[in-house]
Amino acid sequence: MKMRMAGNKFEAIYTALKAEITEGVFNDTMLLPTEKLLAERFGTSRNTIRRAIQLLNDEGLVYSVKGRGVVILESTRIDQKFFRIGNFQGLKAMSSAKNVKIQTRVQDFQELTVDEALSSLISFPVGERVYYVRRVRVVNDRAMAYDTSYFKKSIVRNLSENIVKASIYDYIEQTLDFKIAASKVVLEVISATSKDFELLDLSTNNCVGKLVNMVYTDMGRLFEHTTVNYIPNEYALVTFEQKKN
Amino acid sequence: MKMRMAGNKFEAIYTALKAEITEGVFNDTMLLPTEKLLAERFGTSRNTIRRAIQLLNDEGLVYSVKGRGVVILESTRIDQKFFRIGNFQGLKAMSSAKNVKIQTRVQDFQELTVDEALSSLISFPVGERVYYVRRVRVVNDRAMAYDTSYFKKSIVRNLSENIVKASIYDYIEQTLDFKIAASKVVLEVISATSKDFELLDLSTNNCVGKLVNMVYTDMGRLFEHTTVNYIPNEYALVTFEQKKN
DNA sequence: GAGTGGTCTAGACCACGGT
DNA sequence: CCGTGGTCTAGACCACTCC
Repeated sequence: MKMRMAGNKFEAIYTALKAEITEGVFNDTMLLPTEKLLAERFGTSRNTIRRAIQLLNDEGLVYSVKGRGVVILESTRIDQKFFRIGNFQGLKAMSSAKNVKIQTRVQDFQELTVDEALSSLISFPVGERVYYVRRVRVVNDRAMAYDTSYFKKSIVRNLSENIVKASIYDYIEQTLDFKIAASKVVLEVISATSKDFELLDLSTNNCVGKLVNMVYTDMGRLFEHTTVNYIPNEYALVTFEQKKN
Repeated sequence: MKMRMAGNKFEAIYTALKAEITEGVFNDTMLLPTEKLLAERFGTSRNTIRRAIQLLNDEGLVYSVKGRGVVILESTRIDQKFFRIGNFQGLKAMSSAKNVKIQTRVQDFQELTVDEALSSLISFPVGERVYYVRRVRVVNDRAMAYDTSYFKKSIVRNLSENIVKASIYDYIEQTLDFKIAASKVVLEVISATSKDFELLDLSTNNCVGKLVNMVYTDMGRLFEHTTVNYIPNEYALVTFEQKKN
């Protein structure tokens, strides 16, 4: 029985082990086989096995204890239910359900120069020319979120309202010559402003979630600062943390 | 010049490189030296260098591009400002400021059995005996958050209100014979309930942040399910994400 | 003391970027 | 094309858990 997954051995091993964990193959001990045994079974070195286990660990399925073994964590409901952040596609990935109608309304689009006040908000240098875009996200006819975005003109050249209406990310990856590498995300709960009441279907709620997303090119340049304000009760974020010692 | 940091080489190298990055040593190219050069400089193998770079990467300081090198990401304000989640101490780590007076009021404490409804909320099996604890967190005389916690009695034996008033985690790590290994965290914004209005100083806000924390022992057993409801405008969470390809 | 995962080495080949 | 980071190997020693 040959398996082929990605070209990488450690990913194939990760996939195989994950399947066996969810099938309950190791339920008697709640421990993975030892790294040595797995190395023999998959015909690889121990380091490659360790990389596969690292992936399981990142996902919160498993936890290694020196001297004992690789412990399988009891599963919970959230393992299936929620999305993980790490999308570079904005809201699309947030509403992972089926049968949703998503519309984007470009509410504002202009070019401006970063001043002191704006610089302190978005970490772009004073004097930088930027495109400013405001987009409202409507899901099943309900205004769920709006984005307030700033793009550096020196990197995202010749942005237009038509491009914004289609997909900025398609434009970046297809027309421009750079790639999106990474992003930093900050998440808060804040009192709604008059702008929030104006743009969102908040019903009786007077607070919003605020997700700040700073995006980098693969040259290490910060080129986008987007703030997503979204309504309560619709979105969740999941992380997994480990104790160091 | 010998440096000594932690016992691990890769952590020492990580610390050294991080300092040099923030000092601006590599500002001319915004690239780290090649892994080969770093291996020679620190007198280690390339794998050890790669582990150090991985730490920088996890922290959002650096991003590797095959064929080009390790790119240093432009720094932003949030690199200094916010905490990273991953505390196992509840709210203490959330208010990282100085001069804050934190009080904990145990508002409810009892022992009960998990029924169907509770089981679907907290992923504990039906019939499990648990301690139920409600604690209100008061920071500078303001009710900022409250915890609703369930602990498995089979693991956290003989919990008492006195222990809860002191520190459950000290009790676990000092008196009981197990360690805390990892936790899964879910974060949402939700409409406030009457309980929220009763317990929190929400002022005019009618929503709360909700942080669900599921905590595991080093045997892989889920033993605690805690929900923290907290007021808007006071807390933030930071993550860092990378594009795979 | 036996066995586990954690760290580390010194090589090798591959895929990709820049020239 | 050369140099880069990405993957992988086959060893070694250490720190820890468990009996």
